[in-house]
Amino acid sequence: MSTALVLFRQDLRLADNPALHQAARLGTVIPAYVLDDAAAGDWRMGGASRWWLHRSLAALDGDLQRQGSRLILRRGDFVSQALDLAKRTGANAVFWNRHVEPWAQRQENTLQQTLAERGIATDAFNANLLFEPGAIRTQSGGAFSVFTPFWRACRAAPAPAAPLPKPKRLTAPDQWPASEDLAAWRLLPSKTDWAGGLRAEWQPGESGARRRLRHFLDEALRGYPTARDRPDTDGTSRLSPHLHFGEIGPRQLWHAAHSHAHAHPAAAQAADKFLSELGWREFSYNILHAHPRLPERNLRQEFDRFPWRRDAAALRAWQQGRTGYPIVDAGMRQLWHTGWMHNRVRMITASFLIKHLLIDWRQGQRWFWDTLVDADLANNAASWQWVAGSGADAAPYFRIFNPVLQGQKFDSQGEYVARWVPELRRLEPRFIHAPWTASASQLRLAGIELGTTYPKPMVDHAAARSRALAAFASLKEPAP
DNA sequence: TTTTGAGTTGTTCGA
DNA sequence: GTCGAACAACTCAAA
Repeated sequence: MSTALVLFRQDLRLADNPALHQAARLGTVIPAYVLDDAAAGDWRMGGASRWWLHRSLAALDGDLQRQGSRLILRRGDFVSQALDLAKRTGANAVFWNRHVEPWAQRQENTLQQTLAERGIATDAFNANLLFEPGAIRTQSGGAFSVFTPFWRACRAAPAPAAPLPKPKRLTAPDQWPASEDLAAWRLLPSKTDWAGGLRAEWQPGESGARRRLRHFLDEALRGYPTARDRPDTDGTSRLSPHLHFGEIGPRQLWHAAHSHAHAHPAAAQAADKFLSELGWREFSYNILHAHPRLPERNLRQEFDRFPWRRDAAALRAWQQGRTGYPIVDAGMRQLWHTGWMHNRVRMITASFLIKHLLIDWRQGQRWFWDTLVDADLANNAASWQWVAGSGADAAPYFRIFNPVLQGQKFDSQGEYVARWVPELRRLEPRFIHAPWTASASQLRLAGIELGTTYPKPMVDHAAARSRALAAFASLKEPAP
């Protein structure tokens, strides 16, 4: 019989958890989570993520207790906390599922070496990705930087293993090591309670993730290819925060989608589309693995010369949803209120910050990092660079979203705007995405006074568009 | 080595 | 109102 310490990382679940599965198979299990803010440096979890983490750890502890176990909590240096726990419990093995962000990989390498020197067995597994970063390569052995061939190669590779079951029982030690108190970590908002909208929207934890998946498969998968683009409908999976924290794993989604498609052949194409979105997640991790500085540095170096504007007031207006463009403001307010923003609207708001306001994508990335419950280093960095045009397989410079057209196309009745920008609720749908085009009497009738109850557009679209095109054109001029 | 086909998510303009 | 072309080449990945 062995005693194994299981270090939970971004895998806060019991099912399809290879590290936990291995430990349970071998003997006594000590489940633990170490919060190491210092190691994450600039990328320590933001406010919304910390709220989620609290809830998810509480849920995991509850799930473990139902198996006769529990979760030990520690804060501080990951390696020394793990060593201390191993020593106190007499563990002869330490298992974990890899956390593949660059800073976490350095941490795990150190831990692995340190434990090996002390004669403690270690094993690290993949639970977070369908294909581990670097596993899928071009024929010449390089990293893919275009999505389509990358995903084609993924699908040609051997399919990800079937998900592991939840361990039937977890053997507890005779004595538990001391655990810290989750409440004392102060992950929840302290001064003002801004999490009301998050509580209403989300159920963090493995059972919440399963419920969300079941709901998605039953209700939304069939219409996914087109409905996913509409912020006015519930057409996306909303699994991103659950995936980020590992409350559900990509292998589970892969197999769930495949077996759903098998049972409902009409949904096969939709299942493929859904899986390709998982493919984008894989792609982002693959890029981050090949370019660890992705969150800080333009992938395309000519963007180092981009004439970004420093404009704190404009950044603030964007963050607070006061740009005067309803679809942009609706998205930013949905983000602030619920910790999540619809994917289509993420593109529109990001494009607006970068191209209409010419504000550095890193400023937007930072705001999303702090406010998203699904804030994910790889996805966030790769997606912001994609919108900016500085990234892999990036949007062409001339793709500048027109926030009015985007609103009219994907929120045609203005329901999304009406929900998140209630001061425009009484405006007719044909004006709701461009209130300044409504007549004075229509505005009065809707109770709107532009510039007072709702802002006038902070920039003119046509002018901002030509300014952005000029800024992008300047990248092609020879360096000074 | 060279060649070839292709590349998530758009907008505007003019016929 | 609808449709096709222009917008800029450039780089990737494979043959």
